[in-house]
Amino acid sequence: MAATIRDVAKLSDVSVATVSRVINQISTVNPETQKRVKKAMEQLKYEPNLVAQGLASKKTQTIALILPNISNPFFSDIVRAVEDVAQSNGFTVILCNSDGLVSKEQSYIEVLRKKYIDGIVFASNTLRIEDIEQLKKDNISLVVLDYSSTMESCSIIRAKNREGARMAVSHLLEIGCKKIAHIYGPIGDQTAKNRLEGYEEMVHSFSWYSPTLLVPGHFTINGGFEATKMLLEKHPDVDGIFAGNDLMAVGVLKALHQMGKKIPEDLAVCGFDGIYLTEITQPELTTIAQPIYELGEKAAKILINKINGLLEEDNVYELDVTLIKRDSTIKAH
Amino acid sequence: MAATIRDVAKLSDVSVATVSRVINQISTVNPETQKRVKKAMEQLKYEPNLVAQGLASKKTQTIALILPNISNPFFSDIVRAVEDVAQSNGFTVILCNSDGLVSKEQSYIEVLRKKYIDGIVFASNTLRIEDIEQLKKDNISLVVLDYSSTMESCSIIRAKNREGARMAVSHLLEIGCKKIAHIYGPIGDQTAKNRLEGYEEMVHSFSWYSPTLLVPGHFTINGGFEATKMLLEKHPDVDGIFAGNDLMAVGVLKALHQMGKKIPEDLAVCGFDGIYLTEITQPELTTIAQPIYELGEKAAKILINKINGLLEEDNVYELDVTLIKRDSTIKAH
DNA sequence: TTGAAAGCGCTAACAT
DNA sequence: ATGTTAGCGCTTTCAA
Repeated sequence: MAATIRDVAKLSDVSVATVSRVINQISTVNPETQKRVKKAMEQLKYEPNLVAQGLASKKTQTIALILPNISNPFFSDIVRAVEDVAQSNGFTVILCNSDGLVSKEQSYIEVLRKKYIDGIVFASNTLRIEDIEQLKKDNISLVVLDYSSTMESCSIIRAKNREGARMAVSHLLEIGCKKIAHIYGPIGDQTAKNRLEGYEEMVHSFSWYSPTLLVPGHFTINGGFEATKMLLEKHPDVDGIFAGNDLMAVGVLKALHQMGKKIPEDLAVCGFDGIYLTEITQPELTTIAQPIYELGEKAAKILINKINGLLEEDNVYELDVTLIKRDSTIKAH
Repeated sequence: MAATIRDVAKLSDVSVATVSRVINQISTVNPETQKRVKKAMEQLKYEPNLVAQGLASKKTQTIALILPNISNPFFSDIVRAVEDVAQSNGFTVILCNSDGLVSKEQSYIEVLRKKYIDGIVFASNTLRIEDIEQLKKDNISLVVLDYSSTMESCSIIRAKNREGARMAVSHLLEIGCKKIAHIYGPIGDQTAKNRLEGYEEMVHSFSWYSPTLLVPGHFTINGGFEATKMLLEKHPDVDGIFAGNDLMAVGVLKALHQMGKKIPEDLAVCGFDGIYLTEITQPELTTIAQPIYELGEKAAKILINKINGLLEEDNVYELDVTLIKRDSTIKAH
């Protein structure tokens, strides 16, 4: 069987306590002794048992990432970032798909707690105050991603959604759109709400504005597709659509194709997120790009700092978004 | 602090062994006693500590999924499937991006072993025999996904790649293509190789066939893009392209658009995988669809069965693929 | 600087 | 059917 700390202790003729000290790089060990112990560890091919370490120390070098659905390309980039940061800091990440269901989240949090997980990156918008309190009590660190409530007592990372929405609309206006509609995400989703608000702020004073220019699209391709059909029936003269996310913008494109509309001549389209899908549509999609990888990266880094006790106050970080102009709003040539 | 097994034992006036028995549903417990224990557990809000269980039993109810890159939509569907199955069987999944690097895989496997992980779904094609042996020795179950070597002593799940390739070519021939090229994936990748072989089997006897109709595309969008440019320079009369995966097929489409080719009139395109991207391109992509979710599902189920000791011989499972005809090969109307 | 020893919370012989 | 007890492999006071 694999060597244990005791074997190492015996071979190097010190106590297990000392071996433990060199494992954990506690500085009070005599260099000579340390050398001996290290040699013994090599000889025995000793590797510390992380489960035992976890039980004794209540730290497992494991974090969890809870998100609605990994199949959404936005989230798979987030996962990649979180995993990269975790990996390079010696952490391992457990993935949890919540489907946006509180019940699923609940049961995940429960088992994560039982597993002595060190922290959670929460990228779903159904987090409840009770959960936060409970996690705090269990000494599980928490960082929330892409969430907009003014929640105290935990760090939040998100992009500038409202500002991004304004940028989108202002771009559409610049290129000459005379009547701009918005397809918005799920009500109850703060991110969707903020983007909608940004849109409204930009357009409410125009004479052409009407609340019926707002259509729900559920943040899905199909939602965007249906919304577009509905919208153009009511407002055949719309010449610009700002979709609350890229997935819906793809749906918009599909619907417009089917209706024989020319993009951007008849109608210009702008999405939000900056997922790579926007580069494979025809025409390519103009979008407000979030720094997706950086969002995940920052979340993971802050979480790990918290776990490691490097003081990090609870803060709200809002990352900048950028307008990426593509053929769905202006012909390059 | 949270209640321990000892607290429960005390409150219900039994030994910890008995409490352990009811936790683990060992049948030899008197119903009366059981009731008492359960009541005590509720009263104390007792929850078994999974880390302690893990240390004592060497089972952690955790599996790992090693894949090249979660950002690839094929893999995010796989992840979703594996996670679903794991979740509903009380397992938790650790995600590992290997980027196809043996070194990364190596270091992952090492920490997974130290964490007493129960099993691994391996969806990367760099697995080495030594690793398999080592894992077996550590009593870590293994299931390999989408891998084609005739590796003994572990279960393999994959789709019928060669057959799928033949279906693709045969479809292109049926619709009247007179000269069909193939863009293939990374050499060294067995999956890519099998698809290439399927193509060759179908075309080698045609008079128009030439090995220069084979172009590498690295399984990436950009690779497919570049390959197409190169291909059409050499063979301007190609009228059908079978891309080894959908990502490359997307690249093909982009290149053809840029060159002003009409699809499918001038050139028909067929991909492989059946990821949802194929539905958002213009035109939508004909593809050989793998049952992606089922692949992941099956892998996870088999792995968990192995872990739970339900005998499951090491087998190779080849799932069927299906041709999905779309506008990139035939106009619907 | 090092060691002894008491846990961490659970499982699993073995005994009764 | 239930209890006793020795671990699982490590961390961490406390003492020396």
